Amino acid sequence: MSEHDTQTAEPTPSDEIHHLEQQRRANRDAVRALGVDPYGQRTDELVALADARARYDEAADLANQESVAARKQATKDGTPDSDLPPLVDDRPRVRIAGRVVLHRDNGKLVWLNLRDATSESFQVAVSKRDCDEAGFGVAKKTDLGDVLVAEGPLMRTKAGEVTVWADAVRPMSKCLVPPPEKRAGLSDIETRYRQRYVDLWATPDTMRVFTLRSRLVGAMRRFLDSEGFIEVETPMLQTQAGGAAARPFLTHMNALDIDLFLRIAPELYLKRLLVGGMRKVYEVNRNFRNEGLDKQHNPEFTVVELYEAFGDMASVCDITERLIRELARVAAAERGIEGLVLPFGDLSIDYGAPFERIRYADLFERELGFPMTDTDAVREKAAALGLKTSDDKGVPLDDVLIVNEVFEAVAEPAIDPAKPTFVTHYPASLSPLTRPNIDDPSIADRADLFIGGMEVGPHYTELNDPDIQEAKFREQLAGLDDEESTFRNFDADFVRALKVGMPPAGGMGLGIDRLVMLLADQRTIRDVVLFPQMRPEQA
RNA sequence: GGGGGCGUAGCUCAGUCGGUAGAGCAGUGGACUUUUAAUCCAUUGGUCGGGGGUUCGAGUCCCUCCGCCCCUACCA
Repeated sequence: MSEHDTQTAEPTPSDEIHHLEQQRRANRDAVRALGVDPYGQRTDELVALADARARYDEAADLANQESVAARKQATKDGTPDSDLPPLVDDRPRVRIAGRVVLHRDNGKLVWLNLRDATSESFQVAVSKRDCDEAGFGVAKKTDLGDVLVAEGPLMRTKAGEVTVWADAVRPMSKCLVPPPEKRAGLSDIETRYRQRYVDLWATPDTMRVFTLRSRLVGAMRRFLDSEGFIEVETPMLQTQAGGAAARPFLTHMNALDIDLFLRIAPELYLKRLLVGGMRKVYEVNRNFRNEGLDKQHNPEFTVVELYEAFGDMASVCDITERLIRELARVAAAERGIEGLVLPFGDLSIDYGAPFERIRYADLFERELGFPMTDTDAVREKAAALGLKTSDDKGVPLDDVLIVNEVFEAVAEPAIDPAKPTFVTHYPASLSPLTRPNIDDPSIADRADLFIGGMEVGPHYTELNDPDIQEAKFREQLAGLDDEESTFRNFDADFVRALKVGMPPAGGMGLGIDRLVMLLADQRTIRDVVLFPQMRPEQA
């Protein structure tokens, strides 16, 4: 074992190791035999592969080629070495790092292709003549998937490919696990989710999606900050799971010996901050809901929730529209798309045009052909569609709940998925915690944004009368079944906060995972969550 | 919860009517100093997801369990 080695491996029983891993261990030993530690050290001044390609200098490359040719010709003509014309080499040099994705060994010349997060493939040539001896040996013994650093001048090959003509190659890390097939890549969905560390390097699209996700979240923060919002962090561990109607996860805190819930929404804490005097606040963080998983639901999901004191539903709709347009701009730039029409599956969604706004009642009547106030027609339609008209215990649903069943079955799917659309003016009884419209108390000042057939997030004018809030809380609690009442109780402190006085406000929440799905053109939430929830593997 | 599909070499996949388990890539040995999925010669590699059954014989048929995917239902 090499004296350079700083990490000494525990011996592993070789009969338990797959023969392909054993072979890779043997190649690692061969590198050690060269006196090189296969697990390298800190390396400064690395250039990203995309930047390395941009640094190529055609004129310098040509000048170098001419001077090499001239010296070769002079040697052939018998010119003594001391009288040869000077070697001209102003080619830019780079030091690069990446995973080996292709390896072509031509004997005394080895071709490698490296990949990093900025480029799928960048070619490196390792020649016995021009590279140092250890580096050449490393290149010969490299396996696909190893992490290498290479250094040398940028040149263009006969075939026209910009290449680093290495004079040094150093191993940085060994890939002992055989990588996916070099061309087809990793296609097994389960492996992609379970071993995201492989998927990320082996599937360039995966790296692109998560890079884009990061850019979008960053752009969102910059946008909101520039609008005068401040970012806050409120409890994820809550003694009561409020702010939404969803089944929470339960945990226990030993120090205080109390049960705690993982939050289902930050809403009630953010509103407390408005009471405290923060005017514009937002939080980007995880919510947890103990419910089913499907293409649009992961048990933990990221939401931006935002409150604007002295605003209302319409003012936060306006913020959302400008925010999403800005994010579409970032996504378009990142994906190399001109304009603000972004593909999502078969759809082309136009983020540049003003978002549609339609009242709930108008959308209902437009799609059903009769007004939602025509309860006989509504019940008839619900029956015809085979919709639920009573609850689990057989108690008939209120008219408005049946209206909503019909609405969700017929009107909601009729929203043009290619046009971001706010549905506004919901029936008040559907949104008990929303402030009623000032002109018509049967209507709640709530707007839901739909894009690409998905519900992206609600917008509200917030209730700020503590007595009404308390009455609605109590009304809601009275209607709970046994299971729900175990995790939902009266939030007296929130009512106390409202008694201190919360300014009128608009609030909204956007599902960031769904937004990233739309802007990164991914059909399932699992493809925009790095480590989606999976059943544990058995040992 | 209900229905459907899938699971074969490290990876990507074939496998006919139930009759000795296959290919490409990767790997290994060899040749090669401008390759591009390099090429050429030789070659290793399998508990066919696990268990049980039917059969002279099971990757293939049946039962069961595990995992994943899709549809559907539930879900602020």
